[in-house]
Amino acid sequence: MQREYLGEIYRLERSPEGVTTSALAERLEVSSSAVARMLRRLDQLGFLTHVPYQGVKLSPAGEREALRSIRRHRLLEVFLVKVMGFGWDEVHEESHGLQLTISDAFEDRMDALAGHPTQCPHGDPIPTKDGQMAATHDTPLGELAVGAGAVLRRVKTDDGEKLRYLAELGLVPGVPLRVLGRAPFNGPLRIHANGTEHVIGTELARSLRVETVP
Amino acid sequence: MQREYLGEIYRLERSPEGVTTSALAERLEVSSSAVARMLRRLDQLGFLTHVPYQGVKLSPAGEREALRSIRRHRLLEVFLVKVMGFGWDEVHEESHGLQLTISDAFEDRMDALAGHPTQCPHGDPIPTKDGQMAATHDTPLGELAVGAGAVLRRVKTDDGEKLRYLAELGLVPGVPLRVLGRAPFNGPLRIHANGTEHVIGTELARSLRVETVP
DNA sequence: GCAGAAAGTTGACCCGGGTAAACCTGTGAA
DNA sequence: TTCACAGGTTTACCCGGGTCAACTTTCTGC
Repeated sequence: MQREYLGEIYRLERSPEGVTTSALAERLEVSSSAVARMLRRLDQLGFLTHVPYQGVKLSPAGEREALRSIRRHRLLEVFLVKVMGFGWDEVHEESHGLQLTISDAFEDRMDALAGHPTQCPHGDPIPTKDGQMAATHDTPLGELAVGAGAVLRRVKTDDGEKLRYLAELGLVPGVPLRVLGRAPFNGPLRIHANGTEHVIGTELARSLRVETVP
Repeated sequence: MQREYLGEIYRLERSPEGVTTSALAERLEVSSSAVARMLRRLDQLGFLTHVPYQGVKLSPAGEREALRSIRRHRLLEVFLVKVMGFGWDEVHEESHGLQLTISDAFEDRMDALAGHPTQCPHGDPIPTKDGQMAATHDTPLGELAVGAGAVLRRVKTDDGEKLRYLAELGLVPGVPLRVLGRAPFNGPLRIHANGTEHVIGTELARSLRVETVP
């Protein structure tokens, strides 16, 4: 339970959103009062420092637990997709509960059955067992110059609708694409991928991160 | 949570042990005070009738929920053995936690991936989705006449030691065997199975149930 | 038939949910 | 510069389900 909070705090610390009570509450699908109280406990336990109304900072112990939680969560997602046959739009929710009850042995079996994956279905890196997480070198799709080629690396959303739509278009991590054009005033992007042209609205574009190819 | 209690009550109702607070506490790995309180709640909710210090009787609603719990539990055990590669001695514990958090969709996937099994790894029948459980027609190994042939049907123990030992001997559900002899005064049995002779002590024999072959 | 043991129940407390209400704090207007 | 207020944050109190300790009831062996 606590570990799941720590994992989410870790992710928010590295996101533009920042670690706020309400962001945590939303991600964990829990009331913000539950979050506030848990923050106090995690502080007392030495996993983080929490200054009420100000902010949160993970301690080294907190980061260690966070990475364990993230590994578990992402392994579960890969396992659910590759072994159990779930869609990548369903796994976030499904992992949420399972994360709480699987044993370390179960985690290891999942890892093996999924072929020791290094990335989750959405392209995020999976921390190693000893807590090392590969750095990511991708940029938002929106920053790509017109004409530039790139490879889709990560899809940063938990929204099932968006994920189903992207899967339909074949826009999944690893797919090469090229920017054909961009409408003015932050308008939609036209991109080429999988042999077709697609129009991507700004909202959708924000959740796509790419790595440029030389 | 409640459903898990109901499942265990159902099983105890059909076992010589009977439904006692302490038996439930042991099976569910929970204190007996937790059981006592839960029995009161389940009574209030109409899943059973509980007369303090006397006993427990499941209501029809209680049985329905119990069968759902048992199906889930046994499907999990098969899934863990056949798909995840766990030993049959490990799955009871592993299922215990997982049972609480898997979704109905997960249950259906397990069912499919395990090939729609009708029995758990220990030979117990798996209730169907609409709550029908096949009857069992097996008898204790100890009641078999010397010289009689039979097929091992169920292994009724959760003890990992015993299960590992039995697996070593190849004594798993479905294996044919023959009683070669029995030492007097409830002494150990000599049986023939898998091309070898084995000596089975009374304690072990008590957890083996067989179906005689004509 | 009764004393002591064993089994069952209740009570006080902890953890982690929820809602409602009180509490900061940063901002825009006077 | 100050003040009011809106929104995010925290507290207060309830619930379910866990523990341990104390108490009651039932069983058992003499």
